[in-house]
Amino acid sequence: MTEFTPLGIASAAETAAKTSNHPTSSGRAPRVDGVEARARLLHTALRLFAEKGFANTSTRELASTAGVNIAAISYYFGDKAGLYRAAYTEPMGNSCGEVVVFDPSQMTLESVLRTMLTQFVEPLKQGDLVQLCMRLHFREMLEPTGLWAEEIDNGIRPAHSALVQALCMHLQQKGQVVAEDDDIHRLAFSIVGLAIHMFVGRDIMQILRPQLQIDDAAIDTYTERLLEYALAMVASEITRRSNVSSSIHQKL
Amino acid sequence: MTEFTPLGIASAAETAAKTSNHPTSSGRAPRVDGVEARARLLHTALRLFAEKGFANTSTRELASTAGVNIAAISYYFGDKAGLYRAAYTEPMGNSCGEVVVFDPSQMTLESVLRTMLTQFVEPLKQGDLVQLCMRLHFREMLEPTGLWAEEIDNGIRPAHSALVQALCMHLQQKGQVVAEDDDIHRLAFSIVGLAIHMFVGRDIMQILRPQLQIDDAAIDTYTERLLEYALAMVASEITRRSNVSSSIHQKL
DNA sequence: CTAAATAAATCAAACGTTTGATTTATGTGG
DNA sequence: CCACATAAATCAAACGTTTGATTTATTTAG
Repeated sequence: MTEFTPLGIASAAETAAKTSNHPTSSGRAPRVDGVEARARLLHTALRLFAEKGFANTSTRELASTAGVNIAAISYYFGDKAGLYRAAYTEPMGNSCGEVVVFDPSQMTLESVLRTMLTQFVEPLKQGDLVQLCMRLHFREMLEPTGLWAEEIDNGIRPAHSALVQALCMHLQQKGQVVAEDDDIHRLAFSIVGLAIHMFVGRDIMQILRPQLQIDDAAIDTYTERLLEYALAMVASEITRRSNVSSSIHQKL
Repeated sequence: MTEFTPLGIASAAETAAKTSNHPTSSGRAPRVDGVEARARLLHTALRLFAEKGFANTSTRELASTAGVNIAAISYYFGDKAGLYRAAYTEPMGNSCGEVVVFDPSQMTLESVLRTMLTQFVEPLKQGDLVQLCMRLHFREMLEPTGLWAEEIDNGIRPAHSALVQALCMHLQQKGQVVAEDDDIHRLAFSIVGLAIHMFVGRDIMQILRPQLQIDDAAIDTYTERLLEYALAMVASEITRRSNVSSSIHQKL
């Protein structure tokens, strides 16, 4: 952490290699108490890193909270940054970020949007674990360490492209499919922004109107409203485009 | 930082007192190079804290980057937390968070929403300084230190209430003003969420569609679209309410 | 001349990491 | 089936560094 590299993940490759190699390097199978300790450490890391950030979480606190020795960190994950990377990347913690890409041509716009919004909001209804995972990902947005960049390419970009494609398909005028442009991208970003704000503005809602996210039913209702908002936004964009196009025709 | 208090701002009151008292405590006027050093330190703190967070920014780096001695921090601000508090709170840095509360009864819904969205998005068009300020505020959302709680009460709550009030006023059916309910609050949150997402999703947009925020004109166009989206959402909510109410009448 | 301001030196505490020794579980040859 | 050998895992202690804060001495402006 001497330079501006926010975390010591500049050496991500070798850290990852170290992580995978140190245990189970030889012919013998890993011990059962070992994988348990590793899992405990990983879960604790997810929680503490999400709650207090990377720099504010000490390795000693991580180890003591997890109930393992400090040396277990370097033993299983190379170093603190490796543990962070694991907590961020590994399947258990990664299940929330996965976005199922669907086929827009086979669905109505409403079902596309409903699918997208529902699976986006789903983590809010699950336990603390997935929520901590979301929190950790939000931290990455403020202090990118490279993991965040990967996620954009692997998860966000395809999802955004799918939404843009679906919007293009349903925004066609007079049977003519429209090509993607800035307005469609703005629309896609804004629709996703509706769902994003349920995470970002969560604490504020908790203070100003706590019942809006009090339980699963409330979140379902919220999702329904978001769907209506999204459809209204799309409809608004359709009329705007027809107005613009007609005004152009008028000019000619 | 022994307990869970994320920052050492539990003693905020005495720190603030110390901050204001240490210089200019005696009869003599403060020296000109002193206030310059103080301002440099404050500006540097805003930048570094916003870019790298509180824990990741050391007092030595702050002092050396600002071109002052380390002791200047305790001299002018008591301690590191006091400097953070000053960078977050002081007028120069605070100008961005201020939300002008308007009178909804005198304006159309469109002008209310335009005013709100425009002044919300305004910081995006200003220089780095205001943007760093926004970044610092977003950090507070993830790691509340008390300053954030203050801002909710003093800035966000009244703005949200004003928007809710304006929506109630314009959602009236058959001349009857509606009282605020969950749906109106959801609508208010979602409209604000449109603008919020321009900050939160900024980095992603920069990668997936950079031209959307390339310059002031692009941001103005984006704001116009957001306004149309917001109006469409309001219209959608109006029709939804009329449908619900008519279906109730149908039932009776 | 005096007080404000700077500079350098110093402090204890906390940090991440490494070490070497020890304990425990596992696979295997007898 | 059992003891032995060995890898896997645990552990306390100490490392060197960096942290925030303080002290002391010097310089500078009013």
